[in-house]
Amino acid sequence: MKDTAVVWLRNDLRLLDNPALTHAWRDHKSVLLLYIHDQNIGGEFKIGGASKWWLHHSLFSLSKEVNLTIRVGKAQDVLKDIIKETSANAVYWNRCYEPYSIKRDSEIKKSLQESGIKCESFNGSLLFEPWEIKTKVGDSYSVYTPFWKACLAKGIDRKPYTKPNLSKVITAKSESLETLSLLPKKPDWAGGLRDNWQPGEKNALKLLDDFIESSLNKYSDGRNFPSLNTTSRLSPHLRFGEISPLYIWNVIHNLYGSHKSLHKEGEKFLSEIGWREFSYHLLYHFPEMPNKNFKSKFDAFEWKSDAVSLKAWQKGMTGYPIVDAGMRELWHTGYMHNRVRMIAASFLIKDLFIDWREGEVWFWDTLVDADLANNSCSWQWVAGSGADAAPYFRIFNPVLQGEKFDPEGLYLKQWIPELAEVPKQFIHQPWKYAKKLNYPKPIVDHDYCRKLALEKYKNL
DNA sequence: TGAAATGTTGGGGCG
DNA sequence: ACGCCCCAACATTTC
Repeated sequence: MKDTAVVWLRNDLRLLDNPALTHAWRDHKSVLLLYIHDQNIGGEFKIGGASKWWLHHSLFSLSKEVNLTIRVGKAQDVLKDIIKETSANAVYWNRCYEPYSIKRDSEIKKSLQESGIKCESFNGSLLFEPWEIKTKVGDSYSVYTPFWKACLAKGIDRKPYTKPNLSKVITAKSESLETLSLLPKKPDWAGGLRDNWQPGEKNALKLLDDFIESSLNKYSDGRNFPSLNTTSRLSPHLRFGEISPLYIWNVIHNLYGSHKSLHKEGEKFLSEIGWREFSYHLLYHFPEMPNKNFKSKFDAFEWKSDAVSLKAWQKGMTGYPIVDAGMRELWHTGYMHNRVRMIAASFLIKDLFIDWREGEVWFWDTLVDADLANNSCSWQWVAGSGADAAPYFRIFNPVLQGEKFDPEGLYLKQWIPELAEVPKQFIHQPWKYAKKLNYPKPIVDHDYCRKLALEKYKNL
């Protein structure tokens, strides 16, 4: 008798520590790995341009390792077709947590089970399920520190799954990757992405090793300096599930035995994974996070509709070097250093008074690591409207932040060639430099905007 | 995971 | 030697 499980791959494009794949492989005679490209899923947050580029290469990379079946269409319909074609009797997947994914998956699970197909879902993307972590009185957390403490106290019992033997893998008729049209053509703007990234599971694992080898011991301080390559840059790999948080957790913990001195730095690094967990926790318990202020009193805030300033921000032409360098890094590479993300986001919200959702949408389209939970929670954090958010009076001064975290202007000069000749003392405020530059004057006055922002926020 | 405004302290110049 | 003032450096408060 046939005994085939379909493993429906989504944000888990890997073979190592893939719970759905491992369980399907243990429980069934043959396994089909399916990727479904549904152009209509996501509502107002359909996969963005930079992420599409990554997805293409991630799928390509995976297809070199294992026979992948690729289909286009609505997941419900595609699964029905595949089950019919292969006589599969089971469907396995790792859970997604976006509200629209949860809705889709629970409908599919119900309908599959009604038609007698075994259907099982697993946790492949998080260390802790959002519903598992609760306060003493049974609520979800809305403050990071107690949340992460509760996670650490709960602990993790599972070890990563090894990569299964792939001899059981079967295929069905598959679309070619090209038919998904994920890569930009006319114009091909992905040159900067190609120069900076190597998607795929193997590269993710290597990146983690390299990070541990060269940067983990100076992570706590180094992570704040955008000109240093001290962050892991694993975010897009995590976004597509090319590496699992559980695997990272184990690798880091395994270091502690032989490298006691890395304990502090390792915990700091894992606490950043903790922020990712926290974002998923918040999104799960407040599914409107991407569109609505978590704190509803912010609904009264009067945002400016200012297409010119928005454009200047997007293109890195605000006249504030640290903001512009970040925005140009984003446009060119699909990524921005975390410190600079906070500065650039604060500038959009508290200097230009543009709705955080405008920034969210721009990041969504341009980031290779665009992740609904991280992106929406982080924007709300900066806006002050989120859970455990930055207080309204915490306003980043782009000059001071630049002087503090890029004192030599190395990061600036990497992205703003117009500032090449500007001496160090003026690099973060080039408008004070005597010579005329081919670089914009500040589009707003930060000191004035800061006072105005305090006024506006206070009146909420 | 902020920065400005305000307060405090103590060393040194100076009559 | 003393008191006074200035102000840099640091601490605390406020937004």
